[in-house]
Amino acid sequence: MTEFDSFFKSAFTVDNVIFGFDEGDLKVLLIKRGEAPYMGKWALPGYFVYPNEDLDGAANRVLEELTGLRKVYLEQVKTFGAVDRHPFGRVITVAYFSLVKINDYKLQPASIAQKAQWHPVSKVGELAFDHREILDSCLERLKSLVRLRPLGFELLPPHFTLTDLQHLYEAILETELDKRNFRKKILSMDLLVDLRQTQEGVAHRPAKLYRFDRDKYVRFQAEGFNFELKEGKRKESRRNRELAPAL
Amino acid sequence: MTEFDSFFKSAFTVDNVIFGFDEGDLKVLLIKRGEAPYMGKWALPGYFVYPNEDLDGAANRVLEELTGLRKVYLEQVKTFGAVDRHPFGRVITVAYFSLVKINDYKLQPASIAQKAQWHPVSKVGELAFDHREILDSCLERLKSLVRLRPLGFELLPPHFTLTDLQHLYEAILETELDKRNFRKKILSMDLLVDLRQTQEGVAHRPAKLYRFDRDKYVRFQAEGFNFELKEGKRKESRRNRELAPAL
DNA sequence: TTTTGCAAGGGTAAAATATACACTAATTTC
DNA sequence: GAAATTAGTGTATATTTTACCCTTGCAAAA
Repeated sequence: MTEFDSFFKSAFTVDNVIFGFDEGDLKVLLIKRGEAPYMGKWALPGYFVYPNEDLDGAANRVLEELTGLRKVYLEQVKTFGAVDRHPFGRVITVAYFSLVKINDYKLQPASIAQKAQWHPVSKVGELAFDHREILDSCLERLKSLVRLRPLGFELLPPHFTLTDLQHLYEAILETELDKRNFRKKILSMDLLVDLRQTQEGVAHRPAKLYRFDRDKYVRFQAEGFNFELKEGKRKESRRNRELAPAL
Repeated sequence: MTEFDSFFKSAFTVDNVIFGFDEGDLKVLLIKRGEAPYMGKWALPGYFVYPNEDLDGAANRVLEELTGLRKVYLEQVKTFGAVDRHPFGRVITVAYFSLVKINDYKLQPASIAQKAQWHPVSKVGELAFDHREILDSCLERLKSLVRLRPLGFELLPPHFTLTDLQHLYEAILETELDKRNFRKKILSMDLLVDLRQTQEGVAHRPAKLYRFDRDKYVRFQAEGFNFELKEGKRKESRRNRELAPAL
């Protein structure tokens, strides 16, 4: 037994706040606990991290076992380690959130998925453990990230209308946006591709469909979040500001 | 032995990136390792988390043992858990950064402090373990936070000049700022108190001294980052934007 | 076939903010 | 008192954000 081995060790887990967007609501996938502690309460999906697995790997595994989805957007948010957060012993948990296209979500083996259910974020009440606090941290992080990077697209199906996109942003930011300004802003970012198709089967004027252009986004990032220089007309954009508005 | 006890457990630690500002440079406090692994290499200060201690507590303890400082700004950044990040076994570490007023830093018991040294961030090379990666994450986080909240003041002595403050922002953001625009912006935020004193003993026109007004900042936050409504003239400020510039 | 309901789609003017830019003022030192 | 050095300041322009409503296209109902 070396000195190293003598240090206190703890169980550690990941918890994954899985966000989806459906029916105009931001939703989160919760699991009803079938065992103590907190039996019968809703909880975030999570599990122990295996010895041969890194943290992102564990979070991805949790996600995949539950939803069958791989390669979705995943972001580490914060680690929770209050001494008494788990009644059975010391457990440190690393909180992640993921963004999934809710239509891609297929119920996995009934045994697992039976107890899983999407909940509108605005209607989630108390959760098991400190999961409510974890959810709140992830929501806050999502809110701030969505203003910095075009994450919204991760939550929408491959084809969507501008109104869909606006509703998504409104749901995440918990605010109302002006339709004309929203469209102007989004289209000016030149991240959308007009699919030259329209909605079908709606009882009103059908909307145009767009898709997100991931390649353009990559360029967008590489240029330090500047707009592209189009036709040499637009000068360097304010995106690279001397000082950000809030300093 | 319960099922709970049978799960894999790991050692876990905190590492603390302690930032200071001195001589126009952003600095970080590093420790020269006196033991294997990575003996003789520079490393971030860190230690195991005790069983009765939460994560913030551990980070604060590490900071206090090294610098004697309490109640400094501390922010959890990210958790690192690559399977092989520690050659002796599985160790998960939670990375924090702290902002200290470098003049307050007093060498603690020589036994500890002997090996500690401030390094300009721009001159830090390879570090032990994955500490270089941790440092980079913390730097990046600091850069983005400093644009959202007035953190800079945590790094300056209680009284400072506008030029000091500008140099600090330039060091953190790794950019040059326009003097007039910087002053306009900072003063318009109404977070500084003019101390009606000037520098002494400088071989040029002495600068006015200011201090940060923490109370005003609290109000500033509470109002959702709006400017105060002064004399009813200024309307709601753009700080609450419909959509942030980068979306 | 006409009417009605409904969401889509689009532009402009005003306000706020950010940027670029250069000289005078105050102090110490020589 | 001249030189050196940093502090301190204002304005004009460019860009961005905001507020604000009517016409269009489709389907369903009349």
